[in-house]
Amino acid sequence: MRELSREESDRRAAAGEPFALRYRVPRGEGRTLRFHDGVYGAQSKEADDVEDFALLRSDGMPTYHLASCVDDADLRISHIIRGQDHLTNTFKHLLIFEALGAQLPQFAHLPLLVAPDGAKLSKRKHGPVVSVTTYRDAGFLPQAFINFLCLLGWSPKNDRDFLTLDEIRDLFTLEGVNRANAVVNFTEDDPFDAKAVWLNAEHLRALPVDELSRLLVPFFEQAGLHASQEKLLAVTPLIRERIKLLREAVPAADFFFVSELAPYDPAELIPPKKGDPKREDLAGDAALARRVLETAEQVLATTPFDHDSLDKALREAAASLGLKAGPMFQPIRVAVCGRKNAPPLFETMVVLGREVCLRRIGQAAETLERLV
RNA sequence: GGCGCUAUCGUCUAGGGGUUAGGACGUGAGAUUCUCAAUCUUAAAACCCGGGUUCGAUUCCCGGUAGCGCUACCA
Repeated sequence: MRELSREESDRRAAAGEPFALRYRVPRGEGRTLRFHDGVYGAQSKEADDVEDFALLRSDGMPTYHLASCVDDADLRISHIIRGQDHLTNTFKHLLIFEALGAQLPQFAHLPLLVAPDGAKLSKRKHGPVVSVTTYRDAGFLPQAFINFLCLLGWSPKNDRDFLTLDEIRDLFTLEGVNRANAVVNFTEDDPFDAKAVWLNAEHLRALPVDELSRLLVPFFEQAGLHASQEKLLAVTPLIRERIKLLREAVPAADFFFVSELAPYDPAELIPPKKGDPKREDLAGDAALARRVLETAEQVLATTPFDHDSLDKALREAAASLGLKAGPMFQPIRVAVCGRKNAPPLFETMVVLGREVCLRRIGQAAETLERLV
């Protein structure tokens, strides 16, 4: 109903008929709309191919197109940088800026981030993936996540991936931005792109220890563990290489901060025999583990509690038992940490302190006694 | 349907008329090691298809195909 007469239009409006206000796009004039996009280069579209778009809804509210252009014109925005899904909308915006008599800003459109199935990322379908709080709560560093995002659709072209904010600022150009959509890799069970996680680990390790330990505080608090700043400072270097996300520090280091170790499988105290690790006689090995722990108790009671002394004393003890380091250290590690995988033993024991180590080893030895 | 944008390893990308098509993540193997990590070495892995242009195209051009976007009184 493009050609309603003025009278007819006024009459209907006066009669209370609802109407939307549209932009009357010039037709049949052979006009070509053009602009230069900072990323996509020269863009053009025939005005005849642009539909008469709404400016005001029937309730009088402006549409996005009108509101954003008026706002941008009002604020004298110099650059409009947004998602590529607005690339074709830009022709409408050109018309609005023109009608406003406003100076045209620079436009640049960025490729879209899409899901592994190619669909554009949306709040509705990919809630947690598009929410920054998801990344913050998991313990992504802002600079790491920005680093990751910048690499989606842009490259420093120097074979480097780990970039600081300053480096990105120096190297980034709109012209260097890719024009194809980029896939963010995530799955049902893993919402994080592996490269984002890797970059986060890199940035984590680039942080000074005291800064990293400060960042860790809230994660321990949230887990209900009381981690003093001082102790956390000592623990941080031990877990720094072992975590990729800040929140992983809690499961990696909780045993430093609990008074009683969570129950663990006593079988882990027993070092595996070479050959068949499962089916050897447990009792014999349990006895061996007990001997290791008892020896360790004696050694630890008298050895100065620093890394080198512990290292030397425990290795000597191993030799005297005719054991290699592996089978010697496993029972101690499990007794002290409550798990098989943990930071290096001597550093760990130093942080825990003699008293705690002896108590935990004693408990483990008792457990084994009952087992045998 | 119309209009627009895009197309290199699984993913992010570099490159560009003649290359062993490079890097990174991830994956496999090995080294190191008190476990786990970290680290190092190493392997597998890509130019969408068809026509041109050219001595020669993955690269340039055209077409196709596919994907995405816009086509709302959503933003």
